[in-house]
Amino acid sequence: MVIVYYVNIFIFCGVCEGSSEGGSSGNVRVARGFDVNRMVAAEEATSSFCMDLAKYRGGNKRSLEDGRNDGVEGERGSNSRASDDDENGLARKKLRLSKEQSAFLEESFKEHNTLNPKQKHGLAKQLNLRPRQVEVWFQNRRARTKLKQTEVDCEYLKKCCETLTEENRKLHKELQELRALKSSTPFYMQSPATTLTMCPSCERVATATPPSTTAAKTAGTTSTSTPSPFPLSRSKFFPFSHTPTKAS
DNA sequence: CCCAATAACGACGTTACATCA
DNA sequence: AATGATGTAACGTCGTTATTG
Repeated sequence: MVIVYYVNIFIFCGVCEGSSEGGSSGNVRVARGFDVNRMVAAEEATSSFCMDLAKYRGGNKRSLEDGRNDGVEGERGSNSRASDDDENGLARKKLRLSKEQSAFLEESFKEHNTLNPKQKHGLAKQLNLRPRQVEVWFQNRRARTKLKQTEVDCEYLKKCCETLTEENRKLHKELQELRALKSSTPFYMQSPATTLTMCPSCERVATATPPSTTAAKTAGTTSTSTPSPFPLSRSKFFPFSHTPTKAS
């Protein structure tokens, strides 16, 4: 029942497309204001039939999607399409991709997150979408991936920051204890000044001592027990790569 | 080889709409 | 039923790259 209605709409669209504009180049505005909206408005559940239907429609495959801009070399023209809609007074409407369509696109995104024209057209044909829709979907999908990665990175940096803050707090405390110890011990028992080093960050005398000395060990500040953040390489704190390589 | 014009494409930001709580 | 939040399809713009004359 539903399917029949859907098919009828498709046929109607095809006729409309062919008669009104009479060509593949000029029919964009008619078709775009049309396709999904009518379908969705007519009955929203039909979109999930899109793909399955395409299998069965056989010879009458040329939907309103096909033959708009695809198949033509310069199918870029997203801007002109938009303006065409506007000129026509038809506000853009949103298609909700069916689960099957989304899953299919998702699968192919896993394989390659960019598309060459052939892949784009192939996908569009398989999913009964316009190549432009496939292109847009991949653009948005890449954006989502990046956003998610950014969130993950942000979370990781936050954790790093917390760790460093805690480390810093411990070191300060340690320094205070050492200072207290130093002032409380007699002068002749104090370590030689050469065993004290300067912290490059806070520019204070820290407790870092040469490995051979025992001063740090007595204070419990071996480099293995409480590693200082200073000598850590950047790669340890930023193991992820932020530089997306542009696929050529 | 160099250069300007052009097309194609991706990233990014934004808008508009659908859906859900 | 109304509404704000959220997700996402679609769009506009800009920068980059390849091609062509």
